[in-house]
Amino acid sequence: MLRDVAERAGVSLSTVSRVLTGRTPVSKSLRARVESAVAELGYRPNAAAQTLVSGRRRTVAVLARNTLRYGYAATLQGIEEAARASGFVVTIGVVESEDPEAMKSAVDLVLSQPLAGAIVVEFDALGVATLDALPESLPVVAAAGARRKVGSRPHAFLDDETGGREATEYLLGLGHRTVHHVAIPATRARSGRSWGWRAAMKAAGIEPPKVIQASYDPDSGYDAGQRLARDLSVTAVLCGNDELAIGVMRALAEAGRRVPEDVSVVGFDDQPFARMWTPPLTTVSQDFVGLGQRTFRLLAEWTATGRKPRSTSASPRLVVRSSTAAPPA
Amino acid sequence: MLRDVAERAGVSLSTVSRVLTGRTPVSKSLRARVESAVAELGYRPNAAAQTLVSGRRRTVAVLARNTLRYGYAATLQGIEEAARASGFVVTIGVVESEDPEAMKSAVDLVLSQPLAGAIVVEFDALGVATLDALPESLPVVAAAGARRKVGSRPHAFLDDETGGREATEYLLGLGHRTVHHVAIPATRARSGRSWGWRAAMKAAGIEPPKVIQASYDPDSGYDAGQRLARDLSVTAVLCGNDELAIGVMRALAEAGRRVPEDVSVVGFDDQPFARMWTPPLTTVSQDFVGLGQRTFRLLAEWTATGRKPRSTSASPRLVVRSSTAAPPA
DNA sequence: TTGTATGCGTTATCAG
DNA sequence: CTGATAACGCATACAA
Repeated sequence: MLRDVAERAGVSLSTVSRVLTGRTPVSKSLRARVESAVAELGYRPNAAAQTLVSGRRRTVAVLARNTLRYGYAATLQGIEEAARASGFVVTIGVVESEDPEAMKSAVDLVLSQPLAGAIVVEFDALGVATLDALPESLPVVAAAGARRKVGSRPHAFLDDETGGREATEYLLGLGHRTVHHVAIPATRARSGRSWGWRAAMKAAGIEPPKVIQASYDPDSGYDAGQRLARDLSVTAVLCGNDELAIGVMRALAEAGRRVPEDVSVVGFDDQPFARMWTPPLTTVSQDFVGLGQRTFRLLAEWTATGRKPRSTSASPRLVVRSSTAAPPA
Repeated sequence: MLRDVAERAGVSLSTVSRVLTGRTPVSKSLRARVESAVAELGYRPNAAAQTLVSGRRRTVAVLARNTLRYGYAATLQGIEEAARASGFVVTIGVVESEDPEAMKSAVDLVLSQPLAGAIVVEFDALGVATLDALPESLPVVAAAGARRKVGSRPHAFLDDETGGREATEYLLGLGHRTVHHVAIPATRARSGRSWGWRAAMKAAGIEPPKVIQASYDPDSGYDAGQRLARDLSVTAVLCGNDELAIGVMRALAEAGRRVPEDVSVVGFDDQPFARMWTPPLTTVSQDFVGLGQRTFRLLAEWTATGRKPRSTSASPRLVVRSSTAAPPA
């Protein structure tokens, strides 16, 4: 293919390669001839050949448990934006199962390509396991929800422990005697939003009530909401994400408990629809797109300099809307 | 790398290649030796080299305007699932701008890899343009919202024109004199959900009121809802998607118009949260994940048989919940 | 059944 | 500055 261009331009094959790569100087006249030949033929370099000979890799893999849920999808978008801006292509590999065999085959599939590096979306326990399944030889960074120990792989994170703490403190500051918590599955013990909630409760000298474990989906929040509705001592609920919060609110509404008059509800993530909810949802806003961009930059820095970059952090922000109020008298 | 395995197993390079590809018979004993050598060395074939020499491609590109919004993200998930099951990797290329230069560079970036084919998510006008920007030499299929003319590229579609028609007929059947429509940007003139709404209105002998053009987001639905709330003759609204519907409902609620007592609202897509809305949203359910799977299979069939497959269709389904009722007396 | 040799499309090294 | 030419890692046609 390169040869066709060379023939058409009447130059050698290496001259064409030079004007294309642009590293070595080429005379103006030859450059022009080559460029027009390229345009006329609609020539596109064969990336497989380029990678094979130069070792240059322009693909990064994103390993995630999911690509549809808001946090995951938004992070992926951020990664893709940043990658595209730097001339990188992103491939996705969904890891669905904790089963070592299944995980290995999913990981092997994306690793079978020539990769510049990989990004793991570590929003859940499966992400942690995925990270451990990746070879040390590959540059790997993680987009994480919570702070990690040092010494491991570089990661960009959202400090959702702080988010959980601030939301709880806000609720307590409103006068609630206690705050109940409906939790998404934990990424890791002793970290994350649930841990922040617990820390705030302890700091206020309140024994945290039993956590209601849920999944990520509205239905699961609905179930939790039904249990919560039966207990009239519940006046404030912190939910692990916005989907859970809307399920909780629906169950509360059906049980005749008003939000926020009887019960205050706080979500997590600030999905686009949260502000449109009835009532508009108080929630902890997290910049997932920004997280994705930061994560990619971490990887880009690593591959460019050859040195492991330092992890970066960003803080979520409590957005107060109308689903929270002082407890009933 | 293959050579290392060959040395370790004490066989020739081609024998290793043969047991790995599995097409040519190899004696049991040698096969065993090679396999253990592969395992010990943790050998992974270099996909760039494989592709270069064999022309075999295991990557499909997904070109889409967006990867975050529900319909797009769910379609992408379906594609990825199906691709992974078939041993294909998917790379994503977001096409953000209609500007020919920008589009070309986005397309060129993903096309610079060795691709088995490409899938265009044609849910908007940008998708149509992207489809046109792709070379004829590459197998390309589309995941589309609406029926397309024959003769073009194969596509899997969701018949949202029928969905729009049925939703409108349902509203009319409830006794509403007319149905207003808040539209998402059109993919193409004379097709899609908006066109279905128009067709149902005409069929019922009703002059369709002026369409309220919106974008995809709740905010835009909110603006539309404010306009609609001022017009007391409005009793039924069909929205181009669920986000728009929730914006419309919020504006209606703030204006003191009750749903469904005063105004009926119908959404489109049936996002996970639609059933949890206050009131639960009547909407047209679309199987985006299934669409993605079907689209990938179209492409897989094409690359396997070498023959262009025939387009496939699926029908959306109206899900009646509590945001619709007969008009006020 | 196994080994040897060739070439896939590029980049990079080496002379000119 | 420009042109031959040697890899890159692998699959396969051909020879043994």
